[in-house]
Amino acid sequence: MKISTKGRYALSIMIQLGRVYSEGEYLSLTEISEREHISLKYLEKIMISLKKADFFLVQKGKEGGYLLKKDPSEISIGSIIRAAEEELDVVDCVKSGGCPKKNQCGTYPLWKGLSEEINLYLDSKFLKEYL
Amino acid sequence: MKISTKGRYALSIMIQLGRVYSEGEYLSLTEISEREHISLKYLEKIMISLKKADFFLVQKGKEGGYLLKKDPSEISIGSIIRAAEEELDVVDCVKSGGCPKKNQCGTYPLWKGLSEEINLYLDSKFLKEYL
DNA sequence: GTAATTCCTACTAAATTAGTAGTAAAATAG
DNA sequence: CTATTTTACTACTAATTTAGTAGGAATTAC
Repeated sequence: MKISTKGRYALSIMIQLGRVYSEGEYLSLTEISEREHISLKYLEKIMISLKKADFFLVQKGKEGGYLLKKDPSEISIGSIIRAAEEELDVVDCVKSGGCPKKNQCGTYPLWKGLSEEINLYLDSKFLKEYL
Repeated sequence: MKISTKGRYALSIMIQLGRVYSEGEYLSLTEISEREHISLKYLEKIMISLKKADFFLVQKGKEGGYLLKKDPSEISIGSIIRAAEEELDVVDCVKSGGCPKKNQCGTYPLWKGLSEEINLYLDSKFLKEYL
């Protein structure tokens, strides 16, 4: 039951972007890589997942980088971790489609409940609190 | 953020033992293996972890097996999953000893809080509810 | 046009999780 | 007392997931 380093690094990226958000300047992965001591190549890979959540304005080329679209007070930690980890459910049967036997399954409510608990907790925390 | 199959199978074992608890008879892994369609060898391995939590009375040899020491209403799901998964913390820095920088770490409270949330939830559910 | 950057595809390595195999030791029924 | 059933112990192997790297194409500011 571990959060992956991908998830933790994703949060680091978002924290760095959150810190410069008010300045309205684009921050490059090279810069984040140096500040957080994470390889540029790995950050690029993590960024692929994060971009799907539509968190950023992107500026290619020199002086380019990423800029948050929303204020850090409006970005939940849950939305970040879900984007990075792809999902935040403790068992696969919980997700849409899921297990066909879920209604007969005695432990399904347990895992469903736990997944909801985790998502609720992480959705109650916002990026701004961790800058 | 998945519960491992080891954790889920551990719960299956406990559910089977919980169902026969009141009869006071020992239930063998061979029997559980057939009822749950899990290989005997794998169950043996999972049992090594569960035994550390001191859940069972053990009877070797013919007609032997395992018998719960406590009533299923007194065995929390948290204690089962912690025994099987070894720990239930979302990051390593949370556990005793843990990361030396935890007091300077901005996200430590987040992961600590989430781990507590998960443990609290699973400790509020008891085996009896899933028999 | 050059340097800095994102974007894209494809790999490789490491670690964890899942599962198997064989045998020894204990206990009981008969 | 012996055959059988069961746990206990030790050591593997296989599969899957996670972590991390490599190289180059496209884009843009200066």
